[in-house]
Amino acid sequence: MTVSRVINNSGHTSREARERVEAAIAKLGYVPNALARGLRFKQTQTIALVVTDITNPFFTTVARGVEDAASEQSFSVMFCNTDESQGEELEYLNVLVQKQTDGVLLVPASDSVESLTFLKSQATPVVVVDRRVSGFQVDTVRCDSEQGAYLLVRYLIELGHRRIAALMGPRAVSTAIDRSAGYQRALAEAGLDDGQHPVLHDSYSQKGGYRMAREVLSSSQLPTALFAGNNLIAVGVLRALREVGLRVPEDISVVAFDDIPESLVMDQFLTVMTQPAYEIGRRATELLLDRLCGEGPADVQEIVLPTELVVRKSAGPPRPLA
Amino acid sequence: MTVSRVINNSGHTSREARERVEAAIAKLGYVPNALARGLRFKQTQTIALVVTDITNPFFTTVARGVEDAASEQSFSVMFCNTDESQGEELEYLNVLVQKQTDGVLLVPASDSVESLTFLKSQATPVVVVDRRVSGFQVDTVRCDSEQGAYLLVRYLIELGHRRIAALMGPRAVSTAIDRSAGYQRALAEAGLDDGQHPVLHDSYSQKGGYRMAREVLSSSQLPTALFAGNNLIAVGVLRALREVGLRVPEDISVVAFDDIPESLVMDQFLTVMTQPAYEIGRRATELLLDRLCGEGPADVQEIVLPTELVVRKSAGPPRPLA
DNA sequence: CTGTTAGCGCCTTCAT
DNA sequence: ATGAAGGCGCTAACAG
Repeated sequence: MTVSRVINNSGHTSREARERVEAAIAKLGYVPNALARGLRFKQTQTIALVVTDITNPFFTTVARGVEDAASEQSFSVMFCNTDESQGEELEYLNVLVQKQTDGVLLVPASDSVESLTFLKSQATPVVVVDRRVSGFQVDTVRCDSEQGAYLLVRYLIELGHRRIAALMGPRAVSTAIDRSAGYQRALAEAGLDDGQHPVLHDSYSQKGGYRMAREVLSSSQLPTALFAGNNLIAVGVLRALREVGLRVPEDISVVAFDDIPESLVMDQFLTVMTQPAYEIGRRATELLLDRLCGEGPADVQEIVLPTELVVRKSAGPPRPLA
Repeated sequence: MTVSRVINNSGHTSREARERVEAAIAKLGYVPNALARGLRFKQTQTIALVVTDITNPFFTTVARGVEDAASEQSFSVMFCNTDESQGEELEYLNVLVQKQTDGVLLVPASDSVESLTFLKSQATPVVVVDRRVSGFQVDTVRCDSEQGAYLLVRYLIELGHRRIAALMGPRAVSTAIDRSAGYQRALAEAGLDDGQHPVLHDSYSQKGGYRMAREVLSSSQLPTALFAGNNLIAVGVLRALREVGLRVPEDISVVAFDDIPESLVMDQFLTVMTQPAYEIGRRATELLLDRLCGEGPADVQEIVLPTELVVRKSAGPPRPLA
């Protein structure tokens, strides 16, 4: 029809016809069907963000960056929560492929290659966000967890701490692995790697942090500082410490990866290694959309954004032994 | 084709044919095209959640409830941030209609009827979430902001406060209107409505709260208590108070609508009127999906969920005059 | 400048 | 039990 030409401003149409069509469109409230269009073009102008839990403010902020960058280029975003489950992740990816999602931003639930091979087999572009996947060449946007943790723990060591516990996220998740590695490196460099330093793993949640803190506190030899694997863990840790009556930083120091958004907390108390969450979302989306247009660099990109040490009040020199 | 029958388990197929098809599917990694299916059935199994800002933990939690309820019934969810802009809202709704979204969960940016009439003209089911829209019969899931505010302010009055400032969200937003009304009712009931009580409006954000608090603090006659219109406002308020050196609750009391998720904050300090955010998302989604199946009650539903007063540490008796 | 044809991938209907 | 036809709404390519 001439209608199509009018709507897309393509080809030539007489003024008279164009006006008649526009009038009809207005009168009928006609809205073009993007499904049919997508069917023809094999392009839906939709991408997906698959995260483990949108409730974590880090991912919320990433999501906001994604949404902003996507809508700038007229893309819509679908959100999926996997709850760190590889099974859920695969199920979502399947649905997304069925729905002809143009591309996926994936925070992988585990270090498995399965999801990525599936997407590859379906020719669906992916950008991996926040985490690494070993044994697979994919575009990735993340921070350097190893280096960040290293610097954070070195900061503790410089304050004088000699016994530091690491309260990390799930053992299978790359960020937890890398942060542990950075922690170990800092210890080793200071000649403190006696194999006695407690490294615990639990979920990236307030509850996980609470449980790990309680466990560390029940051990015979208390550390003078705790390194929390992320923001939620830190909150659980602080709660446990308060329950036991330990003051921070007087009795024990605490540092963490990931900040808590300043809009949510009245006193910025925690000393942290922040990641530019919004920027991560933005950059990942821009890279993905570049890929969709066939633009962008030819080779696989591994974009590593800088972290930043933000010194606040939760860490100080170790308490002198009584 | 027979293929379709196999995939949908419909009609009769011989075992032999079925097996041959299944083998081919596995070998080719075939995934059915939901676009084409949607085109035929006029059903995409996708709904949308349009909020003002996913970064606000209240909406994040709502979103989580939505996602969980939707995926239970095999629906996917698209997310859109309007930033309280009616224009953005309409633009998103247009895109959503184009994409044949089956239904919309809408947190209206303003009290305008425009978005709802548009959706109605397109026969797209909506459930309004969190806010009211006047002059339009729509399914709604929200809390009673008026009553919640009334109880919260009454609590302050019972503590002995006689001069209470209200630091509210945008003047055009129903929750801000209702919370102001509840505040006024509590004052009136206590015979305190002398028209002198400060009621300010700004954005539902930490910055807005900060600005309003600074303004109130610069007035000649200080209130003894502040009522913050939501959680983010409360954070800004507390920050402003701290800056000025006022202690809470010793020097001044603060209460707020909306909690901050306990996973994010180490000391639950703020006395608040909480809303069951997750439940709001869940119920709204269930209602919407019922509508889509043609189930559910015939008449327009207005589901009002209970709020709960959570007394913590940020409010106490007014400070005796020096 | 405008209309026709054809096909994107699916499924309902009807025939075989 | 299976295949063929046709149409959901759209547009590229080709008539007219």
